[in-house]
Parts: sequence; C-alpha cells; structure tokens
Amino acid sequence: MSPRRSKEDRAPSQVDVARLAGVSTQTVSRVMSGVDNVRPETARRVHTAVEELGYRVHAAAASLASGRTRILGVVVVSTDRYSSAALGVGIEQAAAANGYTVTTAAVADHASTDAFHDAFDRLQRQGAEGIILGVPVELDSPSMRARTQRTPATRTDRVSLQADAPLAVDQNEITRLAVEHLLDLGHRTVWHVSGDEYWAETVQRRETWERVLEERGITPPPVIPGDWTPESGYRAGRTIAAIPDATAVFVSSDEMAFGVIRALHEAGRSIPEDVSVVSVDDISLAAYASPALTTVRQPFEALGRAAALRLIAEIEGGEPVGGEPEITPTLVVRASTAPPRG
Amino acid sequence: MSPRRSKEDRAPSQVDVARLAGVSTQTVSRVMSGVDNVRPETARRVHTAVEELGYRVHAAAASLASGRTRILGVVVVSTDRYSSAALGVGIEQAAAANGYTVTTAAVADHASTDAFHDAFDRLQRQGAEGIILGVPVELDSPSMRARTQRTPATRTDRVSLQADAPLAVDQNEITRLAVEHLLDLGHRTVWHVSGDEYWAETVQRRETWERVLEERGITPPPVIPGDWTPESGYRAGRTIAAIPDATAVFVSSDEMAFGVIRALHEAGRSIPEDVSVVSVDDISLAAYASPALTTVRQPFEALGRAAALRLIAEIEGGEPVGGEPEITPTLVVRASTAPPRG
DNA sequence: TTGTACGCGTTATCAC
DNA sequence: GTGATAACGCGTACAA
Repeated sequence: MSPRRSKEDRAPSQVDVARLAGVSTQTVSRVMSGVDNVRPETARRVHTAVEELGYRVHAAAASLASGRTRILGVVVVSTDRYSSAALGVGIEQAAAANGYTVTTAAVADHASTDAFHDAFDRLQRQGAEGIILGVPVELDSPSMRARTQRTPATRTDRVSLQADAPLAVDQNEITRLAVEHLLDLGHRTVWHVSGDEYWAETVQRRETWERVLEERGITPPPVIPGDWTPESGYRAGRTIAAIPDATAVFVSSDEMAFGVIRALHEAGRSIPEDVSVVSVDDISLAAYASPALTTVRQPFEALGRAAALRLIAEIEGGEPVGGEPEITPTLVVRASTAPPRG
Repeated sequence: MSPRRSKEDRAPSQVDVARLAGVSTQTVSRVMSGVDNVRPETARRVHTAVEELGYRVHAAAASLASGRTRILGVVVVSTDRYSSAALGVGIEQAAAANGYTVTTAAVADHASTDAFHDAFDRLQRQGAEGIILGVPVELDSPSMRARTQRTPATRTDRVSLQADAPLAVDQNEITRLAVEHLLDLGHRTVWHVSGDEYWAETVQRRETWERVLEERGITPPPVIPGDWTPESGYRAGRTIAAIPDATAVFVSSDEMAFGVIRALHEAGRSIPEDVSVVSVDDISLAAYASPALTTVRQPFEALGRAAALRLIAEIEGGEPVGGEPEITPTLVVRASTAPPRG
C-alpha cells in the first residue's frame, strides 16, 4: 500500500504475526476474520502478536485473494448543495454499518455523459462492488447497460427496495403536496420555479404540477426556469415580481426559495400576504428563513441509506438489511404560505 | 474485486489481453501505464485488444504489486454542514487532478476519540496513503503519533503548505476582521456566539475576540455558547434579545446567524438598526438572508484543495503540485451590520 | 483445531 | 523495445 520499502522496514505481514505467535498464517487469517473455530488460547497468542507488531490486514492483498472489496462507489456532482451532503451522510452510515467503505468520484455540475462514464469507470477500477449514482445519468443507454452489467448501480432519484416497486422518492407526491396545499388555501393558480433541466426531478415535478392544475381546470402558466442555486431563485423572483396577479409559487428547492423571497421583498411584496411560497427539501435553514419556509421535506439521509442498503443487498444476493427505511415526503407548513388576500 | 465467479465469466485480465494482442503481459502493463517506450504499432494492438475485451486494470492487484494505492482518506463528521461539503469538493478536485481517489470514513458529530481512531484505522487498512482529518482530533497524542508515523495526516483546520509555515486558515485573522469591523462602526462592545467546543476554531476565535476587545480597553462580555447549528443560534439570539444594550454580535457561523437573527426579529429588534451581526463562512445562502449577511468568507474549497495537495506532496516526497492556493479569509460587507443608533 | 500449497492479477527486475 | 519470472500478502481448498 505504502510505497515499497526496504525489506526491513516494511509493514508487518501475516507471516510475521504467524511466526511470532508460533502458528500458521492460516490461523492468523482465521483470527483476523473472527469467524472460525480457533482455540481461545491460540487466538489470544495471535492477538498479542498482532498488537505487538501493529499488524493490520492488507486490504489489497485480501481483496485480491478473496475477490471482494466491500467498497461502495458514489458518483456525485461536485457541489456543496445540501441534498448531496445529506445523501452522503446516509450512504456512509449504511455502508459503515455493514462493513463497507465508501469511495467517491466527483464530476462537475454540468459534465458530459462521458464524464459520468469516466467516474463510473474509476470507481469500477477501484473495485467498487456497487455504485450509487447521485447524478442524472440515463441507466438505459447501451454504454451504461454494459457497465452496470458488471457492477450493480442505483440512482438516488429512483431508489426502490424491490426491483419492481414504485419509485421510493415519489416526486409526484412531493409536487402534489406542495401544489394542492396552495390551491386548498384558495389560490387561483400556482406558478412554478423549476430546478435544473438535467435532473429527472425537474421534469417529473413540472409534469405533475401541470397535471394537478389541469385536474382543477387551471391552465398552467409558463414555467420559470431555475438551476437549484439561490441566485437562480433570485432571478426567478424578479420575474414573478413583475407579474401583478401572481399569488402563489411552487419553488423546486429551499435554496432557490431564499432567492425568490428576497427578490419579492425587494419588489415590495410581502410573504405570505402578497405571495405564498412553497418549496422542497426542508434544509436545516428552512425554519430560519424570513418568513420560515413552508416546504416539502425530502428525507435525504434515509434515501441515501436506502440506496446503500439496496445495493448491498444486491451485491450479497440477499434481502435488504436493516428493514425498509421510510422515505416518504412530508409537507411542513410554516410561515411562507397563507390564503390569498381578499 | 467482484465476488469470485466461475473460470469462464470472470473479468478479463492482463493475460487475456496479452494473448489476444500477441504480446507479453509486461507490455500490456507498460501500455496501460502509458509511460515506457513501446512501439506505437504494438501499443495500438494492445489498445485494440483492451477495447475488445473491455479490460480494466485491477486496482487491488496493481497496488499489491506496486505498493501504491493512490488513495486519499478523509475522516469527516457525518453532517450536512456546508463547510464539510465544500471542503470535500476541494479535496476531491485536487485528488482527481493528481490521479488520486478519495475514500471517506464518517464519524458521529460528537464521537469519542476512539471513534476517530477507528475511522483512521479503517482508512489505513483500505490502503489510504494519506489521511485528511476534517474532525477535531489531537495529532499530538501518543496513539495518533503512532498512526501518523505510518500514514501522513493533515487537519483541515491547520493546513500549512510548508511544515513550519503559519496556519493557512488564519482564525485570528477571521476574528479580527469581524470584530474590528463592528468596533470601527462605532459599537462599544461586541458579543460573541461561539461554535461547538470540540473544535479548535471555537477556541481560537474566542481567544482572539477577547484579545481584540482588550486591545481597545474593553472587557469582554460573557460568551454565548452555540454548536454551529441554526437552532443553537436561535437560542443564542434569545439570550441576546434579553440584553438591552447589546448592539453588535460576532457569530461563529452563518448558519447560527440565521437563527440569531430570527430570534432577534421575534423579540422586535431590527437588524442592523438595533443589532449588527457579523458571522463567518459566507455560505451560498448568506447573501439571501434577510438582511443579507455581513460575513467573513472562509475559502473552504481552496482549503480542501490545499490539504489534499499538501498531503500528496508529502506522499510523493516532492513539492506541492499546482502552486500555493489562496486561502485568505475576506470580510464581505452586506446588510446585517451598521453603526449603532444615535 | 490447525497447517500446507496454491492462486488471485499486477508490477519490478533483469535479461535479451 | 520486449519478454520471462519473481515477488506482493492474503484467502481458499484440502490435508492432517
């Protein structure tokens, strides 16, 4: 692992431990993996030798011999966005709980499909036994099919615990919760600030938003495009401020909602008196916005956990460990929504 | 890497490529690493075979043979905090640019020293050639000394590019910028909402805050404790709201500042008219708070990059690659600070 | 319960 | 410029 050193000062190996403990390497191996029947007395001798030498199993050698790495790969967009971070926490948690290690490969936010493929390949080469895609990649393309044949993969925007289960994060549900909340409050229509076009969520939410409005006989107004950033939310907010009769907005992320609200404030509109805003995510700052954000919580950590568990189950050919996590979105009503004036 | 399969359907190896290309495995190795002198014609044949077979280098085998893994380990607290995420982006960037892979080991936020050690050991066992500690661990303890002897490590709160250079993220500078800004505005004293006690930054900032006040002959008021979360900021804000003559606060993170400001608003104090607030970090939402946050920007990405580069340099025994990054804090003046009333 | 022999897929060394 | 061969450190199969 570390650069090759002289014979004398290299890290202690199984052989060294075996010699010191007066047993075979096989016995050391057994003791280290903790499974087999080894006489307690023998195990103790081995442990002592391990301690004394500071011996640690050499992962590369072990995985070369066993064919297993217990590495989970994660492809993420290189961003400090809340959702990615929270997702990572969940993945790491589930991985660690099951003896897996996580290695990440980041790609730029709007990278090409090739960049995604490269990231996938890097992880595969590192020996990842399963790969979680926190990026918008099409899994059905021939090139991805070829890759996932060798290494199982899951998208975090489409996790299901059983192969044929419905989507585990229901974007329709998220959207319906948000839009119907506004409509039920009495708003005549709902404007929509969308997320980045590259993401599946963006498309799904837009479609559902349209459908919900149409179900109530409302013609959807034009979409106001965003890209998840607060800056884009600010720009969208200025657009909305220029629409006199806009009273309700469904914003596709909390971070954009901060921008929207600021732009609206600067234009002299008050929230929620003049305009109601519902967003999505429930980041930790949502409750501390002014006004506090009404938002649809996405359980990112649980989602990350689910993705990891599902993958581990697939790798080990068993059932998901740890039971089915709850990954249902919830509407959190706070202060950014209210019935329309008059 | 993947679970052992039958002889027939296992991944193609160097031998397979060599046979198909009609060369030795050694030549395949040379072509894959791209370095040695290989006749272009030969290289082409190898590449064709690689393509056809879908061959990929087996990292575990390569690292067993070479003694190198090109893995960088990162110990992080499992949190969705902005700073961790941004740090990770920088680390990942620098690592990828230098052909390194990043593997992470998360520990709970207030985990014991043992948990840190375990995380370190996990990464070491995975073959990490260098480890970045994004957690508050003491490197000088005997147990950490023993560990870092075998594997170089850096803390992200104390990165310097040369061993004896001053701290690269100057917490004193951050604090001085913030506190003097308030003092120069005419405030008589500055209150302080501190971060979590476990972190070195917390202590350093508190000490500098006291020093700066004392330099101007001001007796520091009691510290109001926080823990980086907006919730703790909110609690701190209520405390401050109960102090009639508090007009200026130095808050140790933007996320806490959101909480502080909300509590102050609820108590009927306006920002910055009644109370000025300066915080630290400049997260992407800082500009979209109400009012927009005056804050001291910490260049987390650059810091992550610096940490990774420093480590890589140490691993490879050379100079830091890519030059010295700029990791100077900057005061960003926005709307949450103003001179005191009357 | 414990030990022996071998193979995992690659790189390093040295010869050609 | 290219090839043969010996490690690398561990797990598995099988023998004792």
